[in-house]
Amino acid sequence: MALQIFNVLGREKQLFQPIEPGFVRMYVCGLTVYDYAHIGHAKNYIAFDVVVKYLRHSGYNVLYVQNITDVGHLRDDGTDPIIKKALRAQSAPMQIVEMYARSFFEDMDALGVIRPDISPRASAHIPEQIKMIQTLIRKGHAYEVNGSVYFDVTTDPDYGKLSNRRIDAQQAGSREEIRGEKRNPEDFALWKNAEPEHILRWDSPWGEGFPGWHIECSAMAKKYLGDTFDIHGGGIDNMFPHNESEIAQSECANDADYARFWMHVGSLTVDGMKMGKSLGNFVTIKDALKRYRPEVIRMFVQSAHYSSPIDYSDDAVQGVARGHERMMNAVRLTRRALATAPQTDDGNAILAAVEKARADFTAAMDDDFNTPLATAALQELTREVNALLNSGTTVGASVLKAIAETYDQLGGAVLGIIPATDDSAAGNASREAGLIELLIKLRSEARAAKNWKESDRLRDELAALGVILEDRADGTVWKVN
RNA sequence: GGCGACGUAGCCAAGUGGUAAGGCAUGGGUCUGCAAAACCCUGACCACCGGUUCGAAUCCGGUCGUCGCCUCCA
Repeated sequence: MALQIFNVLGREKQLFQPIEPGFVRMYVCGLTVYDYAHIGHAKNYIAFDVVVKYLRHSGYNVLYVQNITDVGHLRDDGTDPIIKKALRAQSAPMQIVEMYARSFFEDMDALGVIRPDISPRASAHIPEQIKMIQTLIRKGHAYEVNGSVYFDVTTDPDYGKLSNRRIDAQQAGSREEIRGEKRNPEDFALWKNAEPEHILRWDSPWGEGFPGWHIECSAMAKKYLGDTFDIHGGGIDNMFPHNESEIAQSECANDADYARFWMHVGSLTVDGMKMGKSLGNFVTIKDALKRYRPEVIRMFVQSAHYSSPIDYSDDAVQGVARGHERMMNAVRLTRRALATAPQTDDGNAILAAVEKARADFTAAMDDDFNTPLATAALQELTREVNALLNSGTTVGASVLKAIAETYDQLGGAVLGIIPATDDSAAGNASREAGLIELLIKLRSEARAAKNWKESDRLRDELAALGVILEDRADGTVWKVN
């Protein structure tokens, strides 16, 4: 079975085939860097991280571009949040941009989100944007008024094809207060004349100003991916007006299709409500990472399909954490057993389950990146693996290797929910591990002498330090929590 | 008002025509010095009404409810 992707453009699942065989060009709208990234951003970028990783796992070469918006993304009151923050902090706008851009990458690194191949900044691509705007003016799709340039939506009969929002002819040119200096209320800015207090400004053929938010993505996507590319992603809240306007600008300027597949990620709410500073339910990625390990956060946001909304709550994440722990126990058992396993294929009956898990996983991911179903395949495998490795029977190295590789490749490299190494993995020669092993040995001696008081004390005190012991038939194992 | 999404067991959630995956929680069991872990068993006829069909959670119409966007937002 081949990869199917739900294309928002057309609202149907379509067979995915890149323009150039084997090579995927992909653009995802990046963050506007004026504050710390929150778990809603985490959901979005983890989703595309998995898309990129699965495409690569499937053999595609992927060129992944994700921009950084550092200018032009105005709020509804017309202010630029970056400038606002800079004035408050008495620093330069680009200091603010740098600080939060770095923070964003730190967060993504911590979450195991692979960095894009190119992270272009809007402010570094002003010439490209100006050029594109000039093309739009020349072709009659844009007009200049008082140093600002607007896109005339009535010149693009396709405007609205992504969001299904068609321009209402009745509305066009109606009320002066909505329209302002624009020809139509729906027209959007390509370039804005800078008021004196607007400190982020550049020279342009229309005077000093700054670019509109939408043109940035169009210009950067064109520069790095060409006029037409394979996948464009973003949060569903960007569908209108941002993505719709990108399409209009690019297709009118380039006389070519823009992105062939559009993917939108569902929003994340916190305790049933939209995240907001004023609501006091704003959860940054840094906050979440203090509470949960990154793999758990990843598994949580992948517990629903990427296009669905999801609600973040401690109860929900905790439930996922328990399931994750069960899977990790199986992974640890496998890795530990592998270190001392005989070179046989004992226990190879489980290979059928391994193969089934791999097939189910692939089928699920091929069906529009169905991560909940793909995860279920690994969980079913986990049940089999736990049953086998707790049964006391000998399992050969080749069998254990097949299991370990399945976890590493599918759960690790693709979903990012299984770390490549674990503190308690066999072969860890660190001093801390050695000390823990020593204490376990002392406790084992106490247990052999049926000195339960002493053995329980050692276990309890280790637990207080975050080291959890489990007594198994073949010895005591440990893990950190 | 316009555009769109959703409503599946206590909770999360997959499933778009053929008698409901998976996870968490609950209860019972096995194992264990105890604990922990693990495994086994344990649960829903899919918001409601009507229609299409041999057959629908799945298609169509309607009702109720929740949410997103339309204005900055991933």
